[in-house]
Amino acid sequence: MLRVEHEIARKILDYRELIKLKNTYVDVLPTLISKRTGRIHTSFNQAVAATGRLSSVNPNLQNIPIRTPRGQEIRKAFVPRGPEFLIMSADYSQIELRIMAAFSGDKTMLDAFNNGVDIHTQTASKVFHVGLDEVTSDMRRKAKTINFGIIYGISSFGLSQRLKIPRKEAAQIIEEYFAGFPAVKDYIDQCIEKARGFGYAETILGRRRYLRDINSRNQTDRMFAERNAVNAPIQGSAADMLKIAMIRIHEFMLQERLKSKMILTVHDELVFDAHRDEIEFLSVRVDDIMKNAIPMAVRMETGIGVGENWLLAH
DNA sequence: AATTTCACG
DNA sequence: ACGTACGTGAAATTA
Repeated sequence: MLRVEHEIARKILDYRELIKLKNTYVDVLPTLISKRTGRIHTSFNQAVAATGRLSSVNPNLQNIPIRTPRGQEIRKAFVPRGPEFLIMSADYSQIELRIMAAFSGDKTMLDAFNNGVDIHTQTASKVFHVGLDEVTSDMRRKAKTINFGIIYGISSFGLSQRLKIPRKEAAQIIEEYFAGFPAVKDYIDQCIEKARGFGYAETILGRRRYLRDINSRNQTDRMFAERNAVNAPIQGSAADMLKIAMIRIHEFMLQERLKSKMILTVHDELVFDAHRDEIEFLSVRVDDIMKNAIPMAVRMETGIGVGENWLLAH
């Protein structure tokens, strides 16, 4: 029996969560506080991730817990430098799906974003053939999984596993998705075709990811490369956008001689140690720079939060 | 040294 | 018949 509801299974999972958080974060991070600065300093790799993302090592500050209550207690430990400062977090909302909308030019998806319609609700409406106001929370949750699948390179098997439904049902849902967003289907096919021809996929700024298995006779290798051909331009263009924004924000902060500092980047998020008196100005400028870093055929949205610690800044 | 597990986007 | 969601890093376990 694979029932997570059984007491022992729940206890094991609970124990694993606890041990993970203790061993990886609670026992380690305090030992990494610099004597000189009183802070934890990470290093960013700029040439490790195949898509052009940064990665963070020694320690990795891009995987600080947030999803569980106990994990959130750890995130709360990240605080500003002093009483005159607050943590400010600015993140892109649905950046990868927005890029998918812009690249594919899918009218329904673009309209949803440009009119402020919740994208997962929009997807649920199309896939389950109900009105936008008839989408239930369960339908929206499933649509969210589907949308992630689209970005990652979907298969009926993969979707069936994650939704815990029969494979045939998953295949049906994928069909409905492509019927509802036909330009997305065309875009995905185009990504793969281009990669077959060139031997690489590229981002909006021209960063290439070479895909040596794109024409492989080994089906598993080839299909993996095909998913990369779809995902790399999206994930990589999001990385391009955030990096452009970071450069411009850094320049602006120098020009303005701000006391605030940009202290961390987490794929679609920037974190600031922000002086209380600068927050109004800083947030407006950061928001503007992020939204306009790379103009696309879709409106970019950001979420900005401020708080006494990193958790509260969300 | 390679694999597994699990933390994040 | 096969094997299956994208990108990472760290700690523990296996070999």
